[in-house]
Amino acid sequence: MGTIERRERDKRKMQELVLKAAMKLFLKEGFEKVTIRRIAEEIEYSPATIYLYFKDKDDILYALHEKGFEELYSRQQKVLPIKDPLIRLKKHAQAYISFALEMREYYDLMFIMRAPSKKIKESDEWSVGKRSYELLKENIVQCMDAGYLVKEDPEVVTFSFWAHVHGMVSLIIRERCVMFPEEQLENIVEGALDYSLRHIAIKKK
Amino acid sequence: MGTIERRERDKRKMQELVLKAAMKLFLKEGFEKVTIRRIAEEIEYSPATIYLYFKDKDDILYALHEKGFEELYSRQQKVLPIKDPLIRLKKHAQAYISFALEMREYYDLMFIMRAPSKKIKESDEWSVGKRSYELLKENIVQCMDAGYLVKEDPEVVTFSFWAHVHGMVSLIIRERCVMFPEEQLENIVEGALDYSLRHIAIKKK
Amino acid sequence: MGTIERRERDKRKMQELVLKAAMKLFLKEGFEKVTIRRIAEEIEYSPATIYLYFKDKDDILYALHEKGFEELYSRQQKVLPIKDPLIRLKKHAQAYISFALEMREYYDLMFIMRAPSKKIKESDEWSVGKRSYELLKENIVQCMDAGYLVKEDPEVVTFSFWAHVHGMVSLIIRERCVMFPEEQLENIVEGALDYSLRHIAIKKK
Amino acid sequence: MGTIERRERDKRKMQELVLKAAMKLFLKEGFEKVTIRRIAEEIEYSPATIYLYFKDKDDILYALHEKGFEELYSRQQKVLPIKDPLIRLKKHAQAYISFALEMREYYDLMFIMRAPSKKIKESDEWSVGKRSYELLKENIVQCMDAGYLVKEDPEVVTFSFWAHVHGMVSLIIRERCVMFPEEQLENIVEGALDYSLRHIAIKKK
DNA sequence: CATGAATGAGAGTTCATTCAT
DNA sequence: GATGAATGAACTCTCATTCAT
Repeated sequence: MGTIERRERDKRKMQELVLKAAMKLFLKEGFEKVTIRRIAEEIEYSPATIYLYFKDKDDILYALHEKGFEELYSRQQKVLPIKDPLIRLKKHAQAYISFALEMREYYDLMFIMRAPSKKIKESDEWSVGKRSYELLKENIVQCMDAGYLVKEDPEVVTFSFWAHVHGMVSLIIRERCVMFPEEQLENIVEGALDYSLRHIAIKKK
Repeated sequence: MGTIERRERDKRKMQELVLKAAMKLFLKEGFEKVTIRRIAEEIEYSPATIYLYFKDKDDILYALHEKGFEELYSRQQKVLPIKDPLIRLKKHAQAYISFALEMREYYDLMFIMRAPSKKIKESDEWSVGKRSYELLKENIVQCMDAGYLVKEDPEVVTFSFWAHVHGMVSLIIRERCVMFPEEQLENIVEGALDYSLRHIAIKKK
Repeated sequence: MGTIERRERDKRKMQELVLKAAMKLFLKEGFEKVTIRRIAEEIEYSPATIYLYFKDKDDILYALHEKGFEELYSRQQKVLPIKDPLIRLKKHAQAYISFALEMREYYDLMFIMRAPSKKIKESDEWSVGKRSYELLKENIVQCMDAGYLVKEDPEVVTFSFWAHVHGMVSLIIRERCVMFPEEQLENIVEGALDYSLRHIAIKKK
Repeated sequence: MGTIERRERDKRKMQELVLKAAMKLFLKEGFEKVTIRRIAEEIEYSPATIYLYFKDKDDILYALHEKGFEELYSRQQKVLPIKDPLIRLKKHAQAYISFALEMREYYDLMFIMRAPSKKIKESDEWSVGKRSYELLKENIVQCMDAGYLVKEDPEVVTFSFWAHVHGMVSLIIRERCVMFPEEQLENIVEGALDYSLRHIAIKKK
């Protein structure tokens, strides 16, 4: 019988609904305004109902967090087929930036927000985050191996590179770039990324 | 009569007192622990008294925010005397980083926190922030003029540079660097800054 | 047709199942942990199902209460064959004490708990409790008749005797004997019972 | 100035008010119904107000508990002047019984209720309870010394005696004496106490 | 017969804020 | 000018119970 499957699907749908509502509130009003009650209101259910689908508030945050890393990782994967490691590195960065700017609430939760969930903190959050970090590091090492980048401590270079893109997107997400007109922002980011890569990369003759 | 002036002075003193207490709590216990009651306790007045000097909690956060930028600006000033613009740029970055890591909660409020205060958002916050930004831009332009940096759109380069350091400190402040051991963090940041400057700067013969 | 009877039997079986589960929780985790949900989990049915066999939680408590008196009564029965009424009285008391200390939560529900159930209060609860009380009274009267106890108002003596044992076990159950080390408690109770009987009983020459 | 004193008095009055309301609810509806909200309603204040006078719910329970022991102890004191230890013992018991039956809610909280307060449990509750227990033990030892009671382990005798009176009053308080008409209860208790003392005491010629 | 889904009511607690004094 | 006293609104979470399926 398909009843069990249907139920499973319904359950997932409801969880999805809750997560979407939570994200909406996140985006619209900031973390502190994401309360069980408000989520409930948003989806027009009672607060108690939410506890049928999530153990507690932490569980919701954790689920969102995981979804975010899943999405990021899947976007990173799409870049892997590119052969040339330098081009790949650039696409890699662009994929990261698009993810951050398209799914701001997720990026916020994953990399900016003060960890609001015990579960996130306890679960070595990096079983899931490190995967993404390692992918970047590999890319950078390959660039070094291919002679595109000077060989230096890969940990330092990876961190530096990551910090650079993170810095850009997080300033935008948290609205600290009011000195630039909104519509130019993407260009500036693109320009900054270019600039950075151009100088880091070894000029081959 | 000097009574009005005295009153003015007294008022300022009290405001200062409140802000100092708020700052202390901010730095010591983090944003969430800054409550009106706690501030009141700290200065040994009643909560109600605080409302004689500040309209509401938002008002206090706004003032703190301004003080933060004051502090940052003053630290930037100390670097200005350095003649060589490239060395100055490095010191400039280091000053920024020290500020961020020494006064994390402040930095957080200024550059990371989702504006907890309507007033910050409304007031074009950058009358105060832009000053600091301009100082950095000037430094960079001077580096270009002196032939240390390739001449490119200074806006882009400044943003890029700023984003790089901001990225590093904000990842640290918001604890996203669990993959590095705590005690190595400062070295890695220093290394990354070095790395970045080394490659951006033109190698003079 | 026997269908009706079969249904009747099935119903009883299910009720029994619920009560057993409730009792288990009662004994293992105490009154507060007995929730409809937990009972349902225990018997691997849904909470809603329980309402097919019991009107409400009160109904369950009432039934448990009755079962408790059943158990006590059956333990009392086992003492009846003893011929000598004084020895029987002592065994009677010991049976009561064992019941109370072995099935503390039951005893609690029956004799200590502020009736958590309207039904217990409403139903003249003593149709079931009185049976046990009468058994004790009879035993005491027989002691008087046999010259073991001074003839006095049997109601008073019975109450006094009952109160004495009840006092001891209820102080223990509700943890008011912290001044005695746990492991000595049983000895002290035994001693107190002895002491009491020794003095109440007439010394025959 | 008397302002400080007045404030002190007002504060005490309010605490008293809260405690009285809590007791009223206790008596009327049982422990589970004593909630901060209900207390607030009872005294026509907001729930938050209560937290101005008591740290938390535990604090209220603890205060009540202490008051109860204070009262009991003070009643015990009044009996001390009686010279003859046996007469004193009887009066002692009567004082205990009166306290229990006149201030049932207090007695309940002190000796029957399942300790609902961490503070009570943690604070070795017996710094305050033991005082009363010791007074009884002394009385009993004096009876032994005076030849009124057989010399036996005073701990056992004291416990036995205490349990006896506790048993009687707790059966009454928790309404397990429905077999006796209300108005006879006091007589029966008196009778049982008499009976018990008469047999325990050594008949002097 | 059985239940998944849902909920209203209520628990303790905290906070920014107000206002009469 | 300062404050003690008070509160409304919110928070997370749990429970007994109902009802359409």
